[in-house]
Amino acid sequence: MALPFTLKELDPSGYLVRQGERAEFTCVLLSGFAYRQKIVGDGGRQIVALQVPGDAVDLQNSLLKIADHSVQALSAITMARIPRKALLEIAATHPRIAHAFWLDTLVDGSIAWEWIANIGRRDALMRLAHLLCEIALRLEVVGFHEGEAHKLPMTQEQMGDALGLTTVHVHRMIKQLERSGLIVRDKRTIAILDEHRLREVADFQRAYLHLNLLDD
Amino acid sequence: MALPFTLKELDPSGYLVRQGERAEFTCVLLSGFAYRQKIVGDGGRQIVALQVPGDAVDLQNSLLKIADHSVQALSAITMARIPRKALLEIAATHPRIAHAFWLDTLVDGSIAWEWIANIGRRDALMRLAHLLCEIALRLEVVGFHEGEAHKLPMTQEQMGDALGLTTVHVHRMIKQLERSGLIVRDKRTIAILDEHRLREVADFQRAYLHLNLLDD
DNA sequence: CGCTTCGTTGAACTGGGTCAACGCGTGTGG
DNA sequence: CCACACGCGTTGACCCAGTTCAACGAAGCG
Repeated sequence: MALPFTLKELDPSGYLVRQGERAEFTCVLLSGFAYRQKIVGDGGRQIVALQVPGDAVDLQNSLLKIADHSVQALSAITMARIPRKALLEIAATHPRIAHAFWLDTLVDGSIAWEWIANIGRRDALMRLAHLLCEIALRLEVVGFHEGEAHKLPMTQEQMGDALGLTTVHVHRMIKQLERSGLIVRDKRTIAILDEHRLREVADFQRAYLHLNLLDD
Repeated sequence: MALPFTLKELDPSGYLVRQGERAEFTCVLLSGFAYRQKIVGDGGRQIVALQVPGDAVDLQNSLLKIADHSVQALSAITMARIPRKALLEIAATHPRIAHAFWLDTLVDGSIAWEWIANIGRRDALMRLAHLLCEIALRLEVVGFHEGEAHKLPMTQEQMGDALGLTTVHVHRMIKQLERSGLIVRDKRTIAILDEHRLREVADFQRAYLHLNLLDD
């Protein structure tokens, strides 16, 4: 809290970081959701990470000179922007804070590795189930209580881009999960009915989220 | 160099870190190659990262209590094992070293995100070409000169597990690259003939490797 | 109240997987 | 020193999960 910051709001699909820009600020998400995406040569889009409230979304790019990907708002968001310099300064003078930044980055990496395994080696149904499990758990951790842990405003297209699938196929998998009684849908929100069975379908092991870091 | 360490050698497919174990040491690869892998529910394997000489292979797991994946030797390797405690100690007392560890972790994460995009949104030919480009460049950076930058002893099965493909299809793609004159093979090694065209095929942009960190 | 964005659905298609067999080199034990 | 086994590469035929294309529907918004 001692750091200087400015508050900023953003509409859905507004840019927190734009690919190719030099990031002068690190953003901390206060409310709302965001995603990181990469555009590949043929115009295809891949979402490589999701950010929930409390995440520091640009420890990454602010250290690495030029951003090699973009971060966009998924919903309307509010964020605190901290000058890159102040952040590096405090990391350099407060080892425990530096350690915390490092851990945060480490967990992001661990999640990315799980996503690689998810996309590379699981079929569409498992992938989708896995994503839903991850989202639900991460939202719970940051204080959404269980029942509403599914209000992440993602379109089927965005889910597809996160899972390496097409919209059409995401839709079919959603319906299949629904038919199996694992989820229910209401308009554009998904709620998990049977978290235990969903995790079995998804082959979901929560270890990779490293939620137990605090009790170290 | 002031840190205490013990040297250790390992044969191909020996474990540097075993999933589920508590890592008491961080390893620095001195020679040889290694890979990180995850096993998914149905027994499938996904290689989520490659490590080349000079890499600190377990900054990750040594901070995060229990390893959520394994690291295995790809070739015969030698490594220095540094006690976890000594490493954290030096990070806590030397901000510039802590900063370097953080950066190293950040780059690992950046590479993982590129892999997600590669597996999620590129077809088999591009994926393979991309992997070859990354390997060649990373090996060059750590001092293998260009001609021999391809002696990574990976089997086609391992490439498949890194790319989310099967052995059979990796083989077909290798042959296709060969027919196009982009690579040549001699027994079990691959050499890049036309790096420029290969990068075009691969949609390879080196930014994600963040090789320019040193000139900051 | 029309436009736009997203969801829904079916039919046809294909990239990559599966299966199964064979080939080649290397190491090993008799 | 040879026979055999084992690991890896190679190849073809067939198959299927997921894509593509195309059309329509439903909700939100200005």
